[in-house]
Amino acid sequence: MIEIYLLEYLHEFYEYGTLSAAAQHLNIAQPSLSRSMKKLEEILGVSLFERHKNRIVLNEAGNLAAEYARRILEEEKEMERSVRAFERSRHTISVGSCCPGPLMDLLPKITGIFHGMAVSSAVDTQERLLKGLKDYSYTFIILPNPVESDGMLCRKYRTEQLFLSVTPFHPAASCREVSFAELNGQSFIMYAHVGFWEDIVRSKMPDSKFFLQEDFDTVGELAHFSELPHFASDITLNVMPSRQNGRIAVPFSDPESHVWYYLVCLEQNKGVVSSLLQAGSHTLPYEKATP
Amino acid sequence: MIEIYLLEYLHEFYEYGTLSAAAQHLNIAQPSLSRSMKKLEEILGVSLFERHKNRIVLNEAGNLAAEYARRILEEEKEMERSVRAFERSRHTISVGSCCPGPLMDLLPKITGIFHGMAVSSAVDTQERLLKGLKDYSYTFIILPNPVESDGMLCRKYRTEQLFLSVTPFHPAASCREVSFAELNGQSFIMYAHVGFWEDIVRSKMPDSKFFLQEDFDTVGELAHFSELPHFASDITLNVMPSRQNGRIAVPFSDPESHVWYYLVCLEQNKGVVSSLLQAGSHTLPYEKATP
DNA sequence: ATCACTTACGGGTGACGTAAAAATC
DNA sequence: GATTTTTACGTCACCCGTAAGTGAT
Repeated sequence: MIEIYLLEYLHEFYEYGTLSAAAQHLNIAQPSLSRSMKKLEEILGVSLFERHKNRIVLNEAGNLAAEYARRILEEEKEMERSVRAFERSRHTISVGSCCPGPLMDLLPKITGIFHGMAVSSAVDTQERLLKGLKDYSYTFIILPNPVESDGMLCRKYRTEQLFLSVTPFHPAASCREVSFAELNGQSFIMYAHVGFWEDIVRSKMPDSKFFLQEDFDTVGELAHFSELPHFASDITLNVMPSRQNGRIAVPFSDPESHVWYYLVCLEQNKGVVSSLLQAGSHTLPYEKATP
Repeated sequence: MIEIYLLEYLHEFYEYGTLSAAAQHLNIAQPSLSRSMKKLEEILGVSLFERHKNRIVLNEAGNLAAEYARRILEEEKEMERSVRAFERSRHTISVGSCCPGPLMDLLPKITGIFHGMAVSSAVDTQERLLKGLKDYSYTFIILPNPVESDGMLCRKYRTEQLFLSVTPFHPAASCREVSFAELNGQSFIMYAHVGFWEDIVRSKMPDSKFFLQEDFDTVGELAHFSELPHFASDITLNVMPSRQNGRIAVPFSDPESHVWYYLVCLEQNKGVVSSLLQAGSHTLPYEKATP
């Protein structure tokens, strides 16, 4: 049987082209690598290299073997990752979301219901959320659309309505609602990690410029010192009303600005999602303050 | 990094349920296996077993790990097989066919053209032929239908016409042709390894009984001492006319009894197939002997 | 002279087997 | 008492590093 370290060495040689370079990266001596490659050939009973006096290169069989080595190493990394993630999932509730909004009212609920469990959350793309769900990286995930798949449970959770947040001097401040189309071309301050919302506003306002802020609090501070509009939602307006700081929130009228969120989990974690859905009302729809 | 032997041990434990049984099958001492499983847990940082005083069983994480181990071991076996097959393909022309007929005139051609190369052949199902082609087990394969696939080359080769072989006393002996329908229900002697032909005759004559003969020569001998009909084709009738031995060959009229064969190879082996197609005429259509 | 690979040699880690103990059936 | 797992201990394989040698750039 071929041990993993031999495959690792082969892969490294494939990547670096010379034994000495590969040996350096592997933190082993070069003769050791030379010997290991011979051993690999001996086990397979197939020569994998063309050996010149001063040079050694993979032949066709060698390239084939290296390709398999890569796949097997990948699979083994996946095994380590997955088994550790599974173990972690027994102590941690890990939430993956398509955007930060629904996390704002879910995370406090989770810590309230599941005492003693660690809670972690991340915003990611739908594709990676689903992958992470399947390999136990996430206990459940939040998507802006339902999914149907074997072994998965999908439950409607709540809505979110996008708002524009502007100073009282902005033309939109007096509007009952605004549309993406009429704002297209304007510049906005935007939190960098808003997930799928970024795709939506970029596609609906392709001519606009967005000043992305890595830090969430920076968005509020920067807004305080500028006339630039930024985005809010019924969730953020409820959870952190102070953020408005004299600004006016105007809802968008486009259908894309109003989304339903769905909680998705594997069958085996259905208990977690059920508890959360039974945990009572979510933040209420935001009512525009009447001065 | 987790070495393969640990995965192998885990897999064996998964299969046999106890350390001692697994150790026996692995030809190692049982304490050694006990230690290795501990080591595996330590590397992963995850406990994989529920340990009772006198019993040790996989927990959930352990079953997950065992599943991954199985896949990785499978992949590694596949690597060994494939690399060795690739090496072999450099010294051997290996032909896979859906049935024996086309091999009868191809194999002599191959040995004629490719001096010094070993030649091997096998009859297999279409699915396994295609798999074997992709993993270098076969230099090329022979199918009763064309295939389209990236990286593959498919060329029309020749036809084969199925015949019924009967004694002069059989009612069909005087017919110009016969159909599956009119023979349905009769018994036949048949070579056991005729590939897809078996599927055809069984589906067209579902009420018939077929006495399968493992050995090819036995078919002829048995026919000599019995009145039972068997099968022939224009190829076999040409290549081994002695096999007829006083029998009459009557062609089938059904369209299924007449097939076109296609040679399929990977792009890289197109030279072999080209040479064979240029190698001149195949065996001629069989002409019924006129007494 | 430097670089890249191979061969030769000695050392240490670690995987193995044996033996014995503990616990269950 | 038979079976199964764990612990303890000594051994040996084998993988590693260092040093030296060869050939190419």
